[in-house]
Amino acid sequence: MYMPSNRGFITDGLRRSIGDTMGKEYWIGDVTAGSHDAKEVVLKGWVHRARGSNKIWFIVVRDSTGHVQCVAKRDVVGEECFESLRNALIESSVEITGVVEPTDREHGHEVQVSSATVVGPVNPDRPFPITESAMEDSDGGETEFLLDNRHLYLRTSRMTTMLKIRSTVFGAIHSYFRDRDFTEYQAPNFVAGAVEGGSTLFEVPYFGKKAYLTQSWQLYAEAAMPALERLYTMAPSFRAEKSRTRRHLTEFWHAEMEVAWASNDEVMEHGEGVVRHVASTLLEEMSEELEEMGRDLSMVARFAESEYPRMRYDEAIEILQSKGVEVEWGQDLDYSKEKILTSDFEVPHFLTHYPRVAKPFYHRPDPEDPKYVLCHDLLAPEGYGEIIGGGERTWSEEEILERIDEEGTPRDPYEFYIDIRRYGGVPHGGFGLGVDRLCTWLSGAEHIREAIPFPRDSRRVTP
RNA sequence: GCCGACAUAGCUUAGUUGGUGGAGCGGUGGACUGUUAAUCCACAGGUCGCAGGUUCGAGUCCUGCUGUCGGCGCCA
Repeated sequence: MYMPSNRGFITDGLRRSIGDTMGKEYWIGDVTAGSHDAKEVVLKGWVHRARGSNKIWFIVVRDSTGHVQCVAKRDVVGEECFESLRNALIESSVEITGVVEPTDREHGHEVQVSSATVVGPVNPDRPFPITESAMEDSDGGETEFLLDNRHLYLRTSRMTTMLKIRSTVFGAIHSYFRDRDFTEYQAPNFVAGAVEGGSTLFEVPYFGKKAYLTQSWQLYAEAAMPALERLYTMAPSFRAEKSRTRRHLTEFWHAEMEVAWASNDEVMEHGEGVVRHVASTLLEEMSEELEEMGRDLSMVARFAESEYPRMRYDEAIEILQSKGVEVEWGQDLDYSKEKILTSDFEVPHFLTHYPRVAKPFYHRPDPEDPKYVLCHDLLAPEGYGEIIGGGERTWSEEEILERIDEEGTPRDPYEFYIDIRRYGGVPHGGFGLGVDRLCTWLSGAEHIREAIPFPRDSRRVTP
């Protein structure tokens, strides 16, 4: 939803200053909202579409707040101006002065142009390559062409809408944690050891040594847990998985949190809390944008208002077996099984208490039955799959050494991590949330690539 | 790592049994005084991904390579 008060200095009565206007005084969103009716405005933006005759020329101008049609008449603007506007190809940048006229026509408001200049022209030898036909969905996915021209595709309405939704998701996650007295905390991106299996690490040369790009903030967050007690971050994580699916990136944005003294159940409450908070924030601030993306708002409302059921791993196995799926106890649940399991779900579900053998060493074994670990995954419905993974951490020195050794993981890179247990270890836990996955799911997008400006996967690092 | 598809103009694509590659959009020129993906007329634009092979002749058949897309495993 366009909020005039964010930028519209006239509508909300904010005092103007050079700092407020930042090179631009009028916003198209304000024009179409009726804030400047019958007044002269100076619009700065880009040519979205243009058409007309040799006497009258229509230019639909876009800025970050909307579109408006500007009408230039040859006998009003003069020969030179008229010709320069006629020659302004799509995506030329323009500065247009004119009077806002409310009309009954399609866009509701028009600007009667009195003068105009083309700020940054587009050369007809190289017209803007993203055309209507380029955006035709040949098979549901984005074409190679659009991915190659991502830097230009960003300014199309679909991507712009997605970027606004994404910004709101990021803001909502920050506000959720900050409103609950979490401290934002940053971990290094160059690290020496893995969090997950070693095969998915990106190795980088580091002054004659080897370093890796971080897969998670978690281990370093645990180091600060005794200092801050409640902490969170949103930062990129890197995984060298050659995954070719609609939910994987090699560089993704990871919202992670860690809480001292917390149980698995309490951590899950925050997982549910943050996802529901994001969904309700989107409903409040981005309902128009969600509809533009083709998202049914009643679905998002359901995700914001419902409680998320919790199911133990054993229960999930029973359900799968009753559906005739071949699955053995102890197996991790892969996506094909997640998909069958979640096909009947209408809201996200937590899956808890996985077998110890299926999870890495930092998961705490359940004291009531050490075959299991105190962990949880949050599975989004509609086939979107896992968006959160978390749980309680192994927190005593004895137990962490036992878990590391049984896994065959070398102790060396984790000495700092073990130290956290040697000096006043306490129960604690946390989770990691895939922010791009959350954006994909809540906006109803087909592919995670749609939810991030420059997606990275195993085959693409450009542009 | 595995499986499966695809590659023709700037873009989206048609191309029959192997016989001199078409269209729409975009661009250029022109017509048109209210258009909404404007319309109408004309023009330009192609090493049919690359390399071999079969054939009198290959966009089309065969082999290899490259690239891309989709899916699996793994995960957020």
